[in-house]
Amino acid sequence: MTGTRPFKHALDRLQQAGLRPTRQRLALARLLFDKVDRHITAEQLHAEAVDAEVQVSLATVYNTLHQFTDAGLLREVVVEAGRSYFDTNTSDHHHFFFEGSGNLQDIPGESVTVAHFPSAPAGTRVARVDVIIRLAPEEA
Amino acid sequence: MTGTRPFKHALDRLQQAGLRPTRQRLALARLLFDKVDRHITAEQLHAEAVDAEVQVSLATVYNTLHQFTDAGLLREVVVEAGRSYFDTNTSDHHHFFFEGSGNLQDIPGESVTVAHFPSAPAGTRVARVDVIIRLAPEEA
DNA sequence: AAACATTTTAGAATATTTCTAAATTAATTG
DNA sequence: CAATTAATTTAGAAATATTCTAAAATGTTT
Repeated sequence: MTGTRPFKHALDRLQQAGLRPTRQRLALARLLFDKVDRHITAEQLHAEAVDAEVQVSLATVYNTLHQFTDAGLLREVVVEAGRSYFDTNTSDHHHFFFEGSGNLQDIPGESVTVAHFPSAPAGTRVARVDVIIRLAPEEA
Repeated sequence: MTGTRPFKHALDRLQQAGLRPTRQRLALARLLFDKVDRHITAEQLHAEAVDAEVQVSLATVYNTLHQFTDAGLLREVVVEAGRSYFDTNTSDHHHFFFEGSGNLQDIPGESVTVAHFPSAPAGTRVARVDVIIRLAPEEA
């Protein structure tokens, strides 16, 4: 069975974000962060929670994902119309997107160089630079 | 008033794509291509058509946008969850995305260099490289 | 013009996300 | 530790964007 140790980790994250450690948030934080980096949708996370017998509504999953994103614990990745992925890797990096399967894969920030793009228009600042390398199945 | 000349242009595009020049497709092609490059949603294009007294349903606008995209006349740009933009500029280029207003602006392909990214995983080929520079309003 | 294939259409269906107001839970206070 | 207050969770409704369906209309070919 799953030990209790990982609670510490999840709890730290919540405190770092200034979010009350409620039962739902703790459980979701554990599902999200006690594993290797991942890209997950709200529906998927909700299914995982139900699977782990964590009682949480889909609305709370959405709320929590957005709170975590605002707090910088997650990053929202948009690659397909009508579906948001939440990335537990918040470091500077980019993505491969497999158009066939809809899967995402991280590319470390150092592996891609985006050089000399125009400076941000007046009144704006660059919030982020997203590089998405879209992959299609190889032709025969 | 609008002349009849532009029909030629739109018609050429349809033929080039192997699409029957129906009334709706012609009208939409004119709205899309007889102007400077643009980024438009299905709803927006439908509104423009209604405005121009072109009788066309929203379903047809969606069908047509996808047919044009498949034919390479348009390019779909996904930057926000739950909303697709269609870009009449199909040449190699990238985008500024203004998070405040939701506006898109082209960046010529030559203005950005994406250097030495990992090669495509086995069995895949790079369909496209999207660079999205997300802009936030400047802080005070 | 008749026959056939393609396209268009309205409206229903689906999918994802957000909203709402009531119920619950966590934190604070006495 | 009970009472009070504030934050959170919830189910379900609502909103939003898109796709589907099957019938009607249109375009093409013969």
